[in-house]
Amino acid sequence: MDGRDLLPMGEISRRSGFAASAIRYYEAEGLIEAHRSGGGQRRFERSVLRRLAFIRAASNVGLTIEEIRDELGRLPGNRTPTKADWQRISRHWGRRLDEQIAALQRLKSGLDGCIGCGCLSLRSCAFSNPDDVHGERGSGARLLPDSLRRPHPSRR
Amino acid sequence: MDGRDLLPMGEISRRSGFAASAIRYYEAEGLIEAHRSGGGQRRFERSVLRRLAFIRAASNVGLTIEEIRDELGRLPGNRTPTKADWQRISRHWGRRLDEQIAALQRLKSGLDGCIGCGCLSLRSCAFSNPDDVHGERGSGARLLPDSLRRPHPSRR
DNA sequence: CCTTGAACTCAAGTTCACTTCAACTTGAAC
DNA sequence: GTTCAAGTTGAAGTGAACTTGAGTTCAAGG
Repeated sequence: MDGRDLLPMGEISRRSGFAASAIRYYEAEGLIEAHRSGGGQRRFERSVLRRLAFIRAASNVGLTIEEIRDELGRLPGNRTPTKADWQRISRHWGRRLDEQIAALQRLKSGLDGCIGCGCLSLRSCAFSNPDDVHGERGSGARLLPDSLRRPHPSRR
Repeated sequence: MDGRDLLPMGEISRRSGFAASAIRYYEAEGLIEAHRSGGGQRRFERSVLRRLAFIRAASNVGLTIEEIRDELGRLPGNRTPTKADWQRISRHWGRRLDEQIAALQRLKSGLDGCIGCGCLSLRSCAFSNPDDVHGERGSGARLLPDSLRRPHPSRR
């Protein structure tokens, strides 16, 4: 576990599918670590590839960099997730996805109910009601969770 | 339809749930219009409340400002959407939501299949595979559509 | 008239997750 | 020893959708 063959930037980038700049960014943010060659170039352990896979997966599920850092932080050292780690995390993500799906379905069923009504009433229409739906006040089921409100450009 | 009682900024803001700054922004972006008082303050027609409801709904569905402007642009003048308009638009949004839901479900079923495997293989794991899933190349069903990749802070 | 809160404008700032740029250095191959 | 792709840094830029701030003016009540 400290075996030879450390990978250079280009290799990691190619294999992980992340741009080199993104990888440097993740290092700066403390999500991954790198050794350095004599001349200061990064040399990555193989396990970094798994961490990057993890990062991509988490990011697809909608976690922020900060949340990913937390999640990774709970894995001691820079160890590769064990089966148990992965199960815990999977459940976490699964719940997250369930919420997102449910939110979209609420929105959709509201839409179906609305089709043709032409209402868009500020008081009763689920779509246009700014805060909450159907009288559930406070932190009740919101139409869309904050985690699903808007995308951003990103790569490709 | 040009009747008296125009509403001032605060009223519109309170009733629509949008911050005044957001409303000014929408006006600047051409999504809504405003008359001016003698002293240069905005006076909104009541129909603007409907437009704003529309904007919130569209934005919840994930449309960008530009898309919303297009959609609104198809309604002649500043008229309130008719039943037919609303049906057309609803169908458009419905498809959009279906896509988003399907994408999340693909992600989730990939996750379920993965639970406990501990793999996160760069080659085969649906979660960490950077580009496409299950060999569908090109523009086939992506794990997540671009429209669902990331939220942004926004209000509240 | 005076006060007060609501509104105004315009420029600049915010957030997130990166990318791009300019100017330079490394290191593997020939 | 030369070459040149690959790597380095730090700073600045990107894009969407707003928000914030500074400094000023409006409008309604007393």
